[in-house]
Amino acid sequence: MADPVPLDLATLRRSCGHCSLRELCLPAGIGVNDLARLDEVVRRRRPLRRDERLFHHGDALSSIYVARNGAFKTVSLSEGGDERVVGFHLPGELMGLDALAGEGHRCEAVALDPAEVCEVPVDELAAVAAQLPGLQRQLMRVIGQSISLDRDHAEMLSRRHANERIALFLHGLGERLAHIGGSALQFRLAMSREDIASYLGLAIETVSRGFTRLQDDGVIAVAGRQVEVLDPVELARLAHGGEPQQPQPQQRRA
Amino acid sequence: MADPVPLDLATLRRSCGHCSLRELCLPAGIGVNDLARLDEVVRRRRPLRRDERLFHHGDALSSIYVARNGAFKTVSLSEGGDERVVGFHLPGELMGLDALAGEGHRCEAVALDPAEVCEVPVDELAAVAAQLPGLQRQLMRVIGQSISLDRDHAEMLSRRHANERIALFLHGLGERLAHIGGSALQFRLAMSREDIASYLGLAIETVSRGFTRLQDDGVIAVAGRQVEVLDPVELARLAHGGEPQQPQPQQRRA
DNA sequence: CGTGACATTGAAATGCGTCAAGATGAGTGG
DNA sequence: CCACTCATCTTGACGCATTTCAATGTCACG
Repeated sequence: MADPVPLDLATLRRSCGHCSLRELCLPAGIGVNDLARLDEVVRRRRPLRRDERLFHHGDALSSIYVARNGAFKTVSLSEGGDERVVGFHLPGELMGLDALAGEGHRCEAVALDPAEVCEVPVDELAAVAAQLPGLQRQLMRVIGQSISLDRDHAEMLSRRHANERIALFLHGLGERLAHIGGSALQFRLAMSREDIASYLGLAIETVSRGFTRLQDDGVIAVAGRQVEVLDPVELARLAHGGEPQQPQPQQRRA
Repeated sequence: MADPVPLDLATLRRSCGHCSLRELCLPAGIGVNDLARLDEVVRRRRPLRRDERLFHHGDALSSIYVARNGAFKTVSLSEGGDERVVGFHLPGELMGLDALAGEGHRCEAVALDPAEVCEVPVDELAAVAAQLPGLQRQLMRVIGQSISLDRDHAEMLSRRHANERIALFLHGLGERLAHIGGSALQFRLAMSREDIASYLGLAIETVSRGFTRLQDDGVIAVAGRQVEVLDPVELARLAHGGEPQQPQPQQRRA
């Protein structure tokens, strides 16, 4: 495909039909003809820089957004002016759904890395979805997945012990990365310890100690934001409420 | 109820157009003609007894449900077999949306009181919504509201202090009751302390102490499940992270 | 080589969970 | 009407996990 016109090529490559996320995102299960209809509605926004905001608290709902590259966090602003992380969003995951209630956005979406998003105007999406049953169904599915992620978050937060929350966080993040074609066992955290602490409802020091503890127990190897899962089985066990394995202090001989 | 033609009258009274929730629920903003289309889809289930379940964990998605009378809780079952309350549902609020992701229901809905629900088969709802833009829009709104409630729950759980969570819980519950025409200042809790504790990620004793503390501080009067908010301003302050007012130990005679 | 943001580690204070006992209230049967 | 029981709720005392405060360490970048 040596296309002489670079713009066309770029547009083509960025269409839903050629997107690596097409099986996970809105296009999933839609025929090629209908795909063109969807493509007309989706706007590819220019890349965002780190810390750039996709929408702000109080903004009226105009579009929903799908992370395409990079990672995002959504934060809600409490009265004190401090931010509280309510979600992390990997490629293929939706942002902005809280505004569907009609009161405007209740949170802000912030790029954690250089990132790209697809912007989907809700009115146009609704109009197209009404005509394409496949799209309507898939829209409901991705909304349901977003709700599921919120539930996972709530489940994390209702765990009493800090170490369980942390294990669950790492475990869940690994699974989400695997789902989009990454490795569940080796990845880089896009978010700071502070973001993680806020997301988990813990003090930042507690998160740090939790990571250290997991490393000492031989479950993970962590260096800054780089994480490697050494014992996925044990991590899953901890994430689901199991007690730490005392008998196995790997490579820790007194 | 010595009604000569019970079925017809009952059916009429129970139609969406005559429901007291019509301005909050799916019918909101829909014309009378279109309303009939919606009515054909909605099934009114027989009343549920206390502790009766609306759907079970793992059930495939067939319908979503709207609380009509009474109150519900949704619980997720952890590995240990113990339940964790993930939400409370008042009249007009949706249940079952977590199954939209396509993996079946992740939780169970349980009636806290004698209750009634409307059952809406999702396939039929989708078909009708595709034809009625007003319904489609309103469907998105109520889904958005459901997501907002999940966010409120997560916000509660991420509060560090037990008293903040409790204050936020009572404050939010009052607002929701006011929204459906009840009193925000005087109400009866449909759920047990145990349910509240599970919902807030606290021990039951901590919830009890929190209630007592709020009563001692003159913010509420609580007797079993009956709650009266004496100082709504202070309750709101506490809910939003304010420190307890020391200088005002109301009616505290040694 | 500084400087500042971010992360880790230590020591101390405390708020919450746990265990245990007591109180309350609803339902039942004498 | 009272005595009994069971479920639910409240209260107290204690230990411990987590927060808080403070110091140190690490890395990127000017």
